[in-house]
Amino acid sequence: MKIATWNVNSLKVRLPHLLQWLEANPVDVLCLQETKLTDDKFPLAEINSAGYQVAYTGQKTYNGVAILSKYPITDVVKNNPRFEDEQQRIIAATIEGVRFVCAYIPNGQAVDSDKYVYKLAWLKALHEWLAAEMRQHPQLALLGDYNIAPEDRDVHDPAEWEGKIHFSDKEKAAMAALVDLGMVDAFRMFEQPEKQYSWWDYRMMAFRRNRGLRIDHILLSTELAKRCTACIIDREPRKWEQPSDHTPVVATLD
DNA sequence: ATGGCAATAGAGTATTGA
Repeated sequence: MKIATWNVNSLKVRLPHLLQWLEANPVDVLCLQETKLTDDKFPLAEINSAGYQVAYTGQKTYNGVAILSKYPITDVVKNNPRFEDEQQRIIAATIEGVRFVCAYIPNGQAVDSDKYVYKLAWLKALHEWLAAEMRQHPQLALLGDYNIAPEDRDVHDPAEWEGKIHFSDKEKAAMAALVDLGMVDAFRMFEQPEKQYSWWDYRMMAFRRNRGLRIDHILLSTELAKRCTACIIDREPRKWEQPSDHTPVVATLD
């Protein structure tokens, strides 16, 4: 079983990219973030035609998440039941006995801003909810855009980013707390090439210069991690015309 | 230190992202 996550930065604009990528990478489950579409505008027919069932929750302009699957999707939950939130950032579902949580973790904008406070509160509530979810579902995967680079090696220039948004101590601690629930960063289970990132700024030729961050992650419960045999970042779609600024992360499960 | 790029809403320019 192959599972993946991709922040598409507008599913309206990126639908052709998504369909092209799925044709070359027919993963079993794909979590999307930043669909930026209300549910009535979701391209259901196109995704069904590509061979996928899908659960989604969106809103106008911002946020929006979806889970595509080749297998039946059950027990869909939209948003964190423990966190009152207008913003559509979480969708969870059970597929083939695995609990999938697709998350678009808040950006945070700048350290100590209101949005940063919201991000940390949001992460705390996620932690509390996931603790309960993991007790119910030993095989759980948390896939998404975390907007956090956990380690120095996940940042093109750690000195430049030190203490900045996506790389502040409190954000790293919040992600470490998720790991402490009993999860593993699938990407770091395996030997990887150096300087692997999942996001590059559109400006300053950041992609060409590989000035990126690894902020999109797949965390697997220890039980599920036992089944994981590979995890890669696929940079290819970042090279296409009019790309998302993020690129997919893919994990293989036995 | 600042802005640069992209998407959206909506009709010039502001907001947000990371």
